[in-house]
Order: sequence, then C-alpha cells, then structure tokens
Amino acid sequence: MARLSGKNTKGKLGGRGPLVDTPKGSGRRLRGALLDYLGEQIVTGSVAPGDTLPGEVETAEKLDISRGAYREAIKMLAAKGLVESRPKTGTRVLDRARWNLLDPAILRWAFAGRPDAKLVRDLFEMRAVIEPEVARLAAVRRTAEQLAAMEAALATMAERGLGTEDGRDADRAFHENLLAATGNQVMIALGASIGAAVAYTTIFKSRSAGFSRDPVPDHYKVFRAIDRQRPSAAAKAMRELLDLAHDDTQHALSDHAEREPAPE
Amino acid sequence: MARLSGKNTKGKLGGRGPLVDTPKGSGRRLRGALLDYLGEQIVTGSVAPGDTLPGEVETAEKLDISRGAYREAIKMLAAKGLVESRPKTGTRVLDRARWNLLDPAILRWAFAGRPDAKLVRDLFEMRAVIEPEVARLAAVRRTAEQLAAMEAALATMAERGLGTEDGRDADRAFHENLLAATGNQVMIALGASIGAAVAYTTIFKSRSAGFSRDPVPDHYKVFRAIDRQRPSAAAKAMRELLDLAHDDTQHALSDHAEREPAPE
DNA sequence: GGCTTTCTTTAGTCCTACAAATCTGACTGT
DNA sequence: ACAGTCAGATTTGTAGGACTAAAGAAAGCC
Repeated sequence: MARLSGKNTKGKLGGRGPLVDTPKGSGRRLRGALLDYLGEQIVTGSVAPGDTLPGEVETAEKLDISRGAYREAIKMLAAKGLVESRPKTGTRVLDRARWNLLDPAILRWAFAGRPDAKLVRDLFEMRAVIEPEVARLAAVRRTAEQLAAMEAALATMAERGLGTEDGRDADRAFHENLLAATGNQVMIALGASIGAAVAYTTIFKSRSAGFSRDPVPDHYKVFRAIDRQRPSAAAKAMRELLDLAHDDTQHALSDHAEREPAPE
Repeated sequence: MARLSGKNTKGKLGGRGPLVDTPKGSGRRLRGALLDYLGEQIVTGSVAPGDTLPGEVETAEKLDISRGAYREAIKMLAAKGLVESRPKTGTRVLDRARWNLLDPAILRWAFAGRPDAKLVRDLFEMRAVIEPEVARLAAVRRTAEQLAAMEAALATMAERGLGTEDGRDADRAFHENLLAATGNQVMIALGASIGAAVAYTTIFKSRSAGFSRDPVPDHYKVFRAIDRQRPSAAAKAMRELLDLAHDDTQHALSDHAEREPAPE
C-alpha cells in the first residue's frame, strides 16, 4: 500500500507526477511509456553513464506504478545495453560504448530532442561507406520483383514529393528494396536502422529548408544503374545521392542550431 | 542440449524439466538462463517466425518458474525485436526482418550451435565493406595512445599466438582500438558486434585447421600503414587481412560441415 | 594489520488477484 | 438477410505483497 505521491525531490528521476496522465486505473501501455521516458532520459544524457538509478521500490512508488512494471521497463533497457542491475549495487547506466547504438529505439530516443550533430555526422559517414556498396551488390543480385518495387516507389516519390507522408514512405520503400536486393541480412538490418535514424533528421530538412532540391533524379540514376546491372555506376550514383543528402541535412542542421558550433 | 528433453514435439517450447538444474529456490540468474534458452530457440529456428508461444501461465508452470520472471525474459526478447506480445493474441515470434540482428546477444545465439554458413558469409561481406574504410579513417584520426595500444596488442599476439586466450584477447583489443581510432560511434558499435560474432567462428577455425597461417604479419601491415598515416595503404592492408581470414574461415566451415551445400 | 564473519541493503523470485485489451460469436435491429 | 453491437472468454498487463539470494560494508577475530 503506502502510495506516496508527494515526494518529488529525490534522485535523478526527480520531481514529476505520474508517468502517464491517465488517472491510475486506466493502465494504458504503462510500461511502454515508462520505457520511452527512461530511455530518453539516458540517451539524451539527463542521467549520465555511471550514475545509478534510485532503488526499484522508491522509483516505482514515486512514479506511482507497480514494481513489476518498472522492472520490466528496466529489463528492456538492460536488453539494449543501456543499464545493468546487480543486487546491493543497484541499477547503473552503462558506458556509451556498451550501448547497442544500432537499436532503432535508441536512435529514436537520440533524435527525440534536437538531433546530436556529431551523431548525424557519424551516421552519414557510415552511410557513405556502406550504401554505395549496397548499391553495387544490388546491381548484381536484384530480382525482377525488387526492381519493379523500386520503380513503383520511385514513381510515387516523383508524383507526391518528399513533403508528403506518402512520398517519404515511398522513399523508405525504395531504400528498403535496395537493401533487400543485396540479399545480405546484416546489411538489411544495419541499413534499416540507419535509414530510420536518418529519416528522423529528414523532418528537420523539410522544416527548415523546404526541400529546395528534387531528390528524384538522383534516385533515378541509382535505379537505372541497378536496372542495367552496372555495379560501379550504381555505387557512383549512390555516392552522389548521399553527398547531396548530406549537404541538405548539414544545411538544415546549422540553420536550426546556431548554438551548437560543431565541437571539432 | 540435454537440458530440456530433445526435440519439441508437442508445444513449441516442448519438453519439460527445470530450466536450470538448481533445486527451485536457489534462483541462480534464472531469468538470464531463460532468456538464453528462449533466444536460442527462436534464433536457431526451433520456433519459427509467426508462431505464437504458449500462454504465460502455461509456460511458466511448465518451466517451473514464476510468471514474473518469464515475463521479464519475454520483455527482453521484445526489446531485441524477436517477439511481440498483445493481449488475447499472445506472444508471437516476429519476422526475421524485424529482428535486431546486430544485437550481440542475438549473434551469440545464432552461433551457439553450428554456425550458419550464410550468416558467416554475410558478416564477412559486411566486414569487407566497412573495415577497410575503418582502417582508412583510423590512419587519419588515430591518437598516439590508440597507436600505442595497438602496438602493445600486436606484441602480445606475436608472443602468445591466437591459440591462447591472451592472444585472442589481444586480437580483439587491436581491432577495438582500431575502431575507436575512427572516432565514429556508429562504426564502433557495429564493429564491436561484428567482431564479436566473427570471434565465435574463430573457435571453429582453431578447432579444425589449427591456424596454419600466422596472422601477425597481416596485422602488422595494417598497423604500420596507420602508424605512418597512409589511408589507402591501410585500407589495402586491411582488405588483404580480411581475405585471408575469410579463406581460413571458409575452409574451417567446409571442413566442419559437409552437409550444408551453400544454399545459393 | 590482514583476514573472516556478520549485517544490511538491493535486486531477484514468487504468489495472488484484478484490470484492460481484443478476439469470438451470438444477438438485435433494420 | 445483413450489418452493427454487445457480452463472453482468453490472454497479457498491472498491482502489491512476502520472501530469497547476492554483494558491498562494517564489525569482529586471529
């Protein structure tokens, strides 16, 4: 029993009310909300690596949820490598190096607030390394179905534009089929993560600069090279596409954040 | 795999028997064992994507553990994208495409039994794409400390050989410092996952062929190029290193498994 | 002074009960 | 006959309690 809801001045998770504003008996995916809350706190740095979270009982009471729900959320964080729990010691945030950074949820949390410029740069650097090779492989291994799907996606992109939800979905579909065409599970998994992460930053692109550039020609170049089974041409076209996308994103980011002077 | 009786004929989780042989009240990291058990079952394909696991109460009773512990294990699987739970519907195994394949635990489960030849090939393909670029970046960005650490690791490798635990640790340390030298979080995370996965297959290499090749010269070539800040030379040396490692691994795998005729 | 033992804190496990979600199928109104 | 709605059944979700085991810290012993 003993549901104390007024002690808001203690640990890192400090003073806030109930996690979801639903009164108390309406349990609406409580653990999910808690997970997002904690995950974001950790990934954005509100609780730093090395810190130990307050005890389970304490936190559960403060957030007004059951200990079981809290534990399940913590276990999911542990599964992603964000925290580690041991008796007596408590639950502590692990070092960033041990985080499962490619986990889509972690990337989502990382981009929940303002995007971290360094992370965006690292992601694009990774993209620049793998995506041309993805295109190269796809040019050799693609099936007719994948080719057709890419063409269809391209058509939708051209018709709707990247300003619309449908257009962005088509963009994603294009890249997904491209990845699938490699037939490489690892690249598919990695590409999906990175693609999702980059998609979060696309929102900034659309907000700040308003898509001054038409992305369809670049994509079409890639598509045509893959259609004609020209590996090197596909890789080259993809490099160009990425360069342009990177430029746009950097522009958008620097427009959005004068306060972050690129810590290098 | 004698722990829980042979094959799963009845339910998907088949057999019975306590998960850990500790006598029921001695809770020795119960959830961890359960997690490994379930994860391996899923990743190795004993329960196929689309299947729904038996109910929580039923399974918990059968495995002789509490429902809470079982739920926590399931939630960790869910955090890795392996399963999804919904009321009434139950918990179902997600499609492979939604798995977080880069998660170290998933890779560990994948290599728990005999290595999947296709996965090994995909991993090496990915390595071949990113590691030369990692070396290229490291050649430009490496610090003096990282250089020293790599040299020390190299010395240990030369002294102890890859047949020893120390030698393998040094190998890992070499690659870790190489990754760190890129300064790219994403590459560090990905490299760590892939490196760990490849390390599992190294066991097969050492078992079957007995390391006919001395790996130190290849590594030293990479090191020297990075020391002298020659990006292209570093990338080239890394490509050669990977080619040799790939050859060795393929050899060892085909020695070990005549039954798998490369499904391509 | 160094080693061992006990103490105490905290996560780990278990249990029971109830709430919420959601699929199924019967029921009702048109 | 058909569609929409509602009750029932089933399964996960949440709650809150008690107890166990691990592990650091302090007391005690040699």
